[in-house]
Amino acid sequence: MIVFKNNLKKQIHKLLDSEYPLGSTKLEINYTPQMKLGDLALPFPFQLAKIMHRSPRDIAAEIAPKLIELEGINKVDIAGGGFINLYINRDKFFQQKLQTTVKSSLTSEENKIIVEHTSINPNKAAHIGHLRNSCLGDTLARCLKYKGENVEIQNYIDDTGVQVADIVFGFMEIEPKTLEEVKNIPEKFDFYCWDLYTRVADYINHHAGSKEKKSKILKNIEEGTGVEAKLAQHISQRILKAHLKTMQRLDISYDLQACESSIIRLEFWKLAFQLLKEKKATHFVEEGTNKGCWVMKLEDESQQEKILVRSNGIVTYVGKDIAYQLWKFGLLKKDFFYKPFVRQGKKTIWITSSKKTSNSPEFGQGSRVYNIIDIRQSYPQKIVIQGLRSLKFGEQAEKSTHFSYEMVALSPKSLKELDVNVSKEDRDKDFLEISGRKGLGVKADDLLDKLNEKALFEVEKRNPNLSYENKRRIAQKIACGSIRYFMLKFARNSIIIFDFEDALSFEGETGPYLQYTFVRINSIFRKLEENFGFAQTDLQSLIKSSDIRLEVLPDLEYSDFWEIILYASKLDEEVQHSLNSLEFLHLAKYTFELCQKFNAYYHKYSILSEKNRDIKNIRILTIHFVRKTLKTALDLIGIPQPERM
RNA sequence: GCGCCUGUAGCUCAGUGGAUAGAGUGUCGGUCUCCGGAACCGAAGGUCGCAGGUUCGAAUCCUGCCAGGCGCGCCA
Repeated sequence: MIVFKNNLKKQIHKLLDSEYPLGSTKLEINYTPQMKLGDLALPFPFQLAKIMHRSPRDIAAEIAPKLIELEGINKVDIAGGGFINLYINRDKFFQQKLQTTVKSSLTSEENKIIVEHTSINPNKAAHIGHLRNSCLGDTLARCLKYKGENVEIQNYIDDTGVQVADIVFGFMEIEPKTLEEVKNIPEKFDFYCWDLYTRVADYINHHAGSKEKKSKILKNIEEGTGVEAKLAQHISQRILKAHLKTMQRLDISYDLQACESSIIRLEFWKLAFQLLKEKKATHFVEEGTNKGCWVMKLEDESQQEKILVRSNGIVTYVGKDIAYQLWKFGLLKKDFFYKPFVRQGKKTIWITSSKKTSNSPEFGQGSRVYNIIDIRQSYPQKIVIQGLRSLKFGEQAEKSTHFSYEMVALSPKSLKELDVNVSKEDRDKDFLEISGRKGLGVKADDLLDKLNEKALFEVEKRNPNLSYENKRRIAQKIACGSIRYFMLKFARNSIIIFDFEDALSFEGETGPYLQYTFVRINSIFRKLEENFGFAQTDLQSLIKSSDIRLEVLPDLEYSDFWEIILYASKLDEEVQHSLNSLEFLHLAKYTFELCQKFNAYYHKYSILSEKNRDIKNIRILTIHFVRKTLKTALDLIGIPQPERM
């Protein structure tokens, strides 16, 4: 549709530019609110009215007849206060849509795009809040790839931070366990740590000297020394592997795991710091509350100072993040080393290393960067981007996007089902923030297990004859689709108040509804082959034949046919729209609505039992086009397509 | 205190300055001698938080107010 509209715009300019000041309008092409008003609407007479001091309706009436020459347009109308509405030549449009094989009409703009998502602290199991991040990030990456971009997906691992120190503390002081004993803990290790982590904060508060012990642990982890560093390394890598497995269940993968420990060992900060000093983006504070610190002035009106290096010489989180962001753009004159971390089928996921390695692919050097990080980190993210600007990397600052989203919280009802202790003041709230520290949260694997179980039950009910293996595989796909749609259907700024009943539903606006629709379409093609011997080759020759005469369709069916074809043609626009606004609910809801339209069509028009050959062929081509579009859309939002369900 | 965000149907949420504000869910009533009922059709349900303003046109933009949430650390 993008190509079609662009072509129209060009033609309109050609026809009207000599007589009307179209250049000063946006020349938008919208859709009409109702099909009986035509297909496309031009609102530009309203804008011209202002310039030309005439009524919009008059202008529309004057221009409309001139537009009948537009190629691909059958009829031009004026409507409302001054809209010019266009009617598309349906036969030509349909024919053309069937025969275009180009994957997408979008064009790439960047050399390389780096998408950072997931980035879970490696000290406990992943929870549903993390899933929102991963689902959004993965969908962004899929859409960018569809657009034709070269995309690199990174997962940032803070394997030297306080959260890991907490869990190391737990193993050393609370349990206590040696490294060997920790290694011998059976699966699920990330669940084990989840429970241990909830005990740490409480323990520290009630045992004198704990804080000192913890800071010693943190210091050793950061410096890579002692048993603490060995424990931290083992724990974080093992939990990271668990996270990757969890994400694999959702068909989410990565190219690179970027570790903070590598950033520290390779002294990325030193280079970044040098750069900051050279460009006078940071200065040393001689007195006041921040005495002894290196700070960066904020550009906003607050004129506050953000500390980059503490008075004890230790760099802050924001400082490290600036260094990492510089590396992503290839602006740091230093690179990581890389080694293979895990294999997923044919794919290798790499991890950064501070020790020299050989034969590794290249990473980084992005021309554009998206950081998928929740909205509570807006402030530090703003500072990171400002850091780039202060270093005179304005272009890179422009191309650094903090892709933010609101949190996933728990409803009081879902808390009850989790059977966790909640403090008195928390109990009265409308929703409760997930807290790994408090153990308040739904673990991603637990939710996936629940969905799998439910899906398996439903599949069994409908397909008792399938093999158990097969049923399990289908259930897994349904669970995946269910979560992915759920995480996408809310706007980024909307807090998701997690409720088991909503999340476990397979009816209405859910992933399984979309999957079911797709399965239905495939089932028709399967039966066409079984009952009529109508094979793939027959479909191909039908597509190529120019013998499609839409006039055989009765009026009502003709308009139902057109509605679904026109809607299915909007996919690329929806992808573009989602990418522009970074709101993938547009694409999700579009896919859902396409399914709704198909299901309505399905109930109204039978294909297998249709006796009229011409009508039957048009219906086959219609659902073929819907299937093709739906498959692309489902792939983009990461919803797998089971063969049956 | 300062900054950002949110307020739309009973509930959960969409809505790109454009035409009669839409979905899902819940409630009520229907649809099958079946291309799969995880479906479809219909009904009821709205002061778009409140008050001004800009505009040919405002749920959408601006101002003020009310209510709620989140940020604002020599934590990450």
